[in-house]
Amino acid sequence: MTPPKDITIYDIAKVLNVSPATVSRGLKDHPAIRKDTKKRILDAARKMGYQQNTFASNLRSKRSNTIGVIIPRLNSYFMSTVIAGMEKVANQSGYNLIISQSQESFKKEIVSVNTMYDSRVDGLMVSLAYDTADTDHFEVLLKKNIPIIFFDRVIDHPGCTSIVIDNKQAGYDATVHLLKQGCKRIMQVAGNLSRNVYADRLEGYKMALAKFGIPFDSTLVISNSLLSEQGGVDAAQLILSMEHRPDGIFASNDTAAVACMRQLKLSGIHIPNEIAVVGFNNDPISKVIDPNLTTINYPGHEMGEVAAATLVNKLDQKNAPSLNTIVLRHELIVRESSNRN
Amino acid sequence: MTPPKDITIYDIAKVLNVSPATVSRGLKDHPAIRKDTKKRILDAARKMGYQQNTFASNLRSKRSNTIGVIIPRLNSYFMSTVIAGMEKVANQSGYNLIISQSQESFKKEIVSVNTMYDSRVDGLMVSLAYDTADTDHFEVLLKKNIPIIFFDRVIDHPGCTSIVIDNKQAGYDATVHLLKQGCKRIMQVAGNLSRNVYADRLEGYKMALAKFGIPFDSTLVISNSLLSEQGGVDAAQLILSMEHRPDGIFASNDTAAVACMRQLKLSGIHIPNEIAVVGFNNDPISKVIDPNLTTINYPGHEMGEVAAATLVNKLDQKNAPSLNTIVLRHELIVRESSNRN
DNA sequence: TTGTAAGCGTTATCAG
DNA sequence: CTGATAACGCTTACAA
Repeated sequence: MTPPKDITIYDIAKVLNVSPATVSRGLKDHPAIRKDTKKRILDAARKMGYQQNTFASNLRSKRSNTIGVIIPRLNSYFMSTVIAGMEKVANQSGYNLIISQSQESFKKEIVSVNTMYDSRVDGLMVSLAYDTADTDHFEVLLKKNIPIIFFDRVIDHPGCTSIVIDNKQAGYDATVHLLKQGCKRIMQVAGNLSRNVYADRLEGYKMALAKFGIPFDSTLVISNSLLSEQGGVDAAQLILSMEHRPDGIFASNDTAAVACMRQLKLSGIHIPNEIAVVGFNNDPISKVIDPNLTTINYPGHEMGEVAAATLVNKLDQKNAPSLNTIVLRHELIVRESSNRN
Repeated sequence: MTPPKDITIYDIAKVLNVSPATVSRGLKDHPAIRKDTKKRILDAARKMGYQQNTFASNLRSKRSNTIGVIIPRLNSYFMSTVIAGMEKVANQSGYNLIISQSQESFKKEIVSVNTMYDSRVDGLMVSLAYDTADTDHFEVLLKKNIPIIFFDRVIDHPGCTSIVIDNKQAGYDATVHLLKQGCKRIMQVAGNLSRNVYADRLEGYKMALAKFGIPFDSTLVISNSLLSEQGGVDAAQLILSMEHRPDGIFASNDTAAVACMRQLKLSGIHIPNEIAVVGFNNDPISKVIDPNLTTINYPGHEMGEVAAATLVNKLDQKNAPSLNTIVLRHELIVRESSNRN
């Protein structure tokens, strides 16, 4: 049994005794079309079960109405809220999203970019993989004037807008908070320092120490951690093995902070009295761990909305002014893991 | 500045002095083509920076090499592992995934299905929204012989394969475990009972009670909970307000179980001694909450792989036998939240 | 093994 | 405001 043939604008044209061109216009919001013929066309289309053929349309118009999204991983609360925000804005504006995960790998990111290119996305939104080393793979798109927006893990590139929070300030806020709780030796569990987010958070940490006149001690920084559960456990084990243990931890994400806390608790360390802990992201687990984790609220949904809105704007009005960087507001949320009062 | 024109197979053909048809064949793995001409074509294509135009290709061949995925929400560990599994298999087989969230809404699910239809997906994988009431919206696809696979939250439909775990057995296992720990009054926090997963888990719960000769008490079932954090909190509040409190809880997901535990702990209830708790899904938070949550392991990654493999198989060999249901293995993971030994 | 030529369904241009 | 016509870039009978 073969499926019945698709209805095309020719079929509608024949029925209504107009030309296919008119049908095409009626289906869109073409300015030069009489209201009643448009209505007739729309009615007939509905009645006949017409579905537009996007391939033909895209082929002809050279637009896909599709926006690509490349992210390291989907499995964090932060990322899923970002995606939800993007979907909302994109769909409202008539764009579809296609999502690809780089799995934190530079190589896979390159593949993803090429897939997006092949799919002829109208624009791209990217948060970089853990070990992305350069931006050459984006050039194919940029050469064709396909706009790219970076968000969260960004890289400075002329002509591309970045959406971020002030990670330096956030790192500063987190560290100052710990210092004000009386911490003198604060460990910083950082990620790959070639990623802006982790480098900046560390930078903010250093600024806070300087402000409080505490000398920076590089043995208190764990860099290039994957900030995974394992990363948190490793950090805890390192701490437990230290002669002179830290009295505070600022971890660059909640996953690592929580895993670290669990491990420390298992060894009988009291949080926050012996070691106070601050995480980053305001992931739901931060409210599950006992004691609840102090963290930095990261506005994921808003970041998704802003990124998509910025891109759609660029797409719809080519003359839109190209901002370099948009900074969203973050917020320190103090909970029991660091509160010694 | 206008971007340079795209390279087409005509350009390559001209350069190599062959016909466009030959180029087209060379680019694919057409059987009737000389090895060396194929190599020449491939080389030229690479050198000239050729990118195939998928729109034209899809328009002509009436295939999109795209698989649609519709899920309630992206923001759970379970769903992100499912998606990862699907992506892996799909990409290996040369398919792209386009993902859409119904946000647990029947209405949005209908919109998503239509979007997928418009995008001319070759096949669809669906986990139903919370309040999906019928399957009429899928008929457009089925009428065109576009295969649909249901997973997790499924519905019986002739011709469609479902991928599930044995939720009845899992509910039975969870409840029996609680009973063996000495629980006599077990509360069941269930979801919408028109969704197979929740109805079946409740059914298993009832079977276990029957097996142990304990009469079913409908006041101990909270149905139509959203199984969200709020749902867990609500359940806890209900319990606290009860004269004759339950001594065990079987919640149909970990989110609700964890939120419920937190609330109960705040009121000084000891877990597991006063109330033992079992969740469902083996979400990472189950290992963060104190005491660690007993739960049912749900093989998300595998479910994604199997769903995609089944669909790809159907797509690639139209004659593939159509299985009705594939059942994956689950597992009870006993942790401290229910362990009274 | 390769070439020819006819579409796939739409939209843009130009003319009326 | 509408119609005729020519692409868009590719695949695929069919012919050579």
